[in-house]
Amino acid sequence: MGIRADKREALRRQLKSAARKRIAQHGLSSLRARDLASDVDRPVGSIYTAFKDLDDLILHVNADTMKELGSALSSPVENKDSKSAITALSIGYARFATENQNLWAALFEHKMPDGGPSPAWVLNHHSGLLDRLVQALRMMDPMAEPSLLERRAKTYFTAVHGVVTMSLQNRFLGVPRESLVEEITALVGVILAGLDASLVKKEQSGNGVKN
Amino acid sequence: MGIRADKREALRRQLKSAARKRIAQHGLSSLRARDLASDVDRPVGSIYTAFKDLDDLILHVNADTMKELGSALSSPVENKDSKSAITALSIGYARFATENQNLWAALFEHKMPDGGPSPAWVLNHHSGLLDRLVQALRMMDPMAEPSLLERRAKTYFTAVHGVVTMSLQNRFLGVPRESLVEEITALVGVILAGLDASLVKKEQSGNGVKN
DNA sequence: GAAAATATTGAACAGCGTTCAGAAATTGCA
DNA sequence: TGCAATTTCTGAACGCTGTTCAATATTTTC
Repeated sequence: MGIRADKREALRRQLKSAARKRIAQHGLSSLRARDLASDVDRPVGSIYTAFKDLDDLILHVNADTMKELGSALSSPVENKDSKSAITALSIGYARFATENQNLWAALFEHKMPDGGPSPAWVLNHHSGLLDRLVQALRMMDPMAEPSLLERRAKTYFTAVHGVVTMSLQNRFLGVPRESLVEEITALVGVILAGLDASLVKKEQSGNGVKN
Repeated sequence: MGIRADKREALRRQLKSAARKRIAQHGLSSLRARDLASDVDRPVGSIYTAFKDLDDLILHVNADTMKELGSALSSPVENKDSKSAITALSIGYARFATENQNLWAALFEHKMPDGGPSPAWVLNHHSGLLDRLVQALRMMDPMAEPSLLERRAKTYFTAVHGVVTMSLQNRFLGVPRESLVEEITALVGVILAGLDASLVKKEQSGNGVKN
């Protein structure tokens, strides 16, 4: 049918790929419309025939990054007890962030236009990060309120996220890059030990379930 | 002596105050040089007689915010056992961030020119946040390596920081604003319980010290 | 008080994302 | 196929940034 629609689709792919490369190499903040245009050898205006604006293009790049994060985290979760799953998820997150620094940082640097679906929502939708965390936490404490479990999953995830972010971005407040995985392991270990301790307490007065 | 030096100092104070007000009300990202100039009823160029550039001005606003954070955290630390001190420090941090959202966010949104002393370094210097955390952790485990203690302090601080940041900035991944203090309390509680558990283990094989 | 030294000023500049009148290409119809 | 109608593409121009610097105004010096 539309030979123009095909060209539009090709342009979208080219632009996304060029934007991804530039973000990966030099960071989101130094992405320029004119640079992208010259990357794909087209005039500036052509960007706006393929995407609403640069924000829209970045949103698409970010969606891809989120899917890749989902893949990077998908293998280790199955066939493990809850605690190993949570640890593997956390370390996997730290590793992905370290190995894809700029692309990963773009997920959070990017301010959304507003109204539209939050990239964070898409993050969970595509990576299933929070869902998997909730699932593992539920296995540790099956009687817990679902809404509380979801809230706690967010708390633990954002805690790990904070350590990762500051380690990669803040030389002084964050832990040194080379000990990031060690520190994440320690943090998650302490949290899981603490959870265990309070679950044992609960078990003593009432009935709880193990693992 | 210099009546010009006095005027320069007055202008610096006016600009800092205007910038602070604008950041507090509308966020760092909507701070404009021309707006500031008209706030203090002077031409745009005058900003550059008082400060090197806008970054420099923002650095000064941020330094004040850090000192205020330091004050907000100074009272609760003394006269408490280590665990209460750590909890109070964390909740105090979350409260300060909540009550001064935009000014606090500016501390981390602002990218520094480079070379100069990191705002994060200044943060610790003026607020003593990490130092106090290290101190409390050392009381819990006096035999621990100082360098490990400092690293763990960074880990726990950035964990709390992450929960706070995401709660205030990310509607979907962060915990709801109204349960932030509750979640910080829970997180710190679980971490402290986990630390206790591992310290008890250490005590069993070797000699440790209590509190 | 006038000349020399210094500071202030705001129009102008460079760089940004985005737009839109005119040019080019595609489509529709005889 | 030929030509008009329609659609799409293009890049100079727009509006908004932070920052500069020749011209102007002020202060200092003797």
